[in-house]
Amino acid sequence: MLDVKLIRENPELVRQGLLNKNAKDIVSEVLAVDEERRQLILRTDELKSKRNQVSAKIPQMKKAGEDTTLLLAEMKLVSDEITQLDITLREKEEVLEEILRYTPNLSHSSVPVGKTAEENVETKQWLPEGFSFENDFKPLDHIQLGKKLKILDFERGTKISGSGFPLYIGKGATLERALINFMLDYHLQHHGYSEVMPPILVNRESMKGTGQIPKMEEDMYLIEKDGLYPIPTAEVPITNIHRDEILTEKELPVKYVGYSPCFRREAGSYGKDSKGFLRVHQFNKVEMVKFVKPETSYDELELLVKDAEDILQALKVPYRLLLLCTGDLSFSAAKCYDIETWSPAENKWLEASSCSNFEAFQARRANIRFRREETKKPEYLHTLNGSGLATSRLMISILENNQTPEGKIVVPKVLQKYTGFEIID
RNA sequence: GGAAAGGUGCUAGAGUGGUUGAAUAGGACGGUCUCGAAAACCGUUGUAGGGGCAACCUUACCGAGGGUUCGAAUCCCUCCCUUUCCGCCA
Repeated sequence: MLDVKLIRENPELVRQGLLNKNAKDIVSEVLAVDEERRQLILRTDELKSKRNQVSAKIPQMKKAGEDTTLLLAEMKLVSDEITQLDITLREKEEVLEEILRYTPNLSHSSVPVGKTAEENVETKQWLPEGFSFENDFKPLDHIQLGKKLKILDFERGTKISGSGFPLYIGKGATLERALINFMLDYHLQHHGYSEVMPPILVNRESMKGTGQIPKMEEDMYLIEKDGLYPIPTAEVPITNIHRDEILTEKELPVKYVGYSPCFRREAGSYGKDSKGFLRVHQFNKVEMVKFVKPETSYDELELLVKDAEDILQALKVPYRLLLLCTGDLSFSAAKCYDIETWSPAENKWLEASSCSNFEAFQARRANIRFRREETKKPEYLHTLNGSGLATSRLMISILENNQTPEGKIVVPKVLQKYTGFEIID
């Protein structure tokens, strides 16, 4: 959520920022409603103040034996007026809230201006030793490999639940679990995160806090009977750990890493890039979330990206880094890097991680603050999160990049102690 | 699922219609004392909105939302949550 004060004080800045993000210009509307709102507050506060004064006087008058009938009648009218004005005021506030909830975050000045994904900027490419984009043999894709080696069974997954619910079998299941454990351990041992295992069903407030609702509501599963949402990412429960809290300056940065399954309806995205693991309703992800002081958040973003990269380098998976342009940034993000891993069979890059700085956008929504020792005043902190990483897309790259001409899979060295086997055949 | 109790400030815990933003205790912070510390004593210790250059003024908030009233933490209604006991169960 954007700060109304920012809009009030820097309308042109906000206007340009929204334009860069391909978003609707709501500045004039917000300013108008905000002005009305403040006028109403002025008015009601004055009346309430009067009411409070008179109400304090009444018991004294009664004690002195004075007649209060007239005064009571008069105050009744004042109270009625307050009730009416309060209703109008609340309507204005709801309008304002509604506009702001649907308005995306502004991007950081270091983000390239652009309309679509075409204008994202590749900032880095990392290829393992001996890697080549040219193949000596025609690589099988992950679906063919999964079927041949009996490690992935998309048909039966469909039978059990529907399309987009992958079933891992045998060494495939073990490999998946190994990958999750490896990533968690790596972040814990090398990057200083604390592990969390969050609830997978969350309430509406939590979904609002991180910005999935109301804008992305259609893409979320909902268990209506209990009003609970299966999480689309562990970002939701983990960020909401500190909802409505004031942290101390000393404890920042707070860094969490957690594994969870993720559920996405992917409404309306059928057809394109939807086979196998490319687009699924349920997948596994290790997520990193940070709560940091505002002045450090962009340094923390670079570190966050590095944390994700370390995993890929350890696994020897070829990847590249994209700095998203303003138009391709997600709703809540101020700056974001995507990490894409290479799929030799698809012959293209696949997004496996997204690392974002939300600045105070989520913190304002979820009311997460910290108290500076110097000023003693509560202040919104900055939140960041990044996948570290999502397993399904990563699994595509691992399977395809480690296949032998015979169609076997060599398990990456760092995973072998987790799997207990070195080869899948 | 059945029954009961309860939700108040950083915490514990009073308060059942009128200077109560809220007693008291603990914690934290500052001070006195001390070579230093402890103890003791004194003081400070909410958040948000609005107005003002500022000192400051003002409004709201005692789980959430409604209602009664000139006036609600206190009375009434609805909802949510927590705890305990019973049942069921991984």
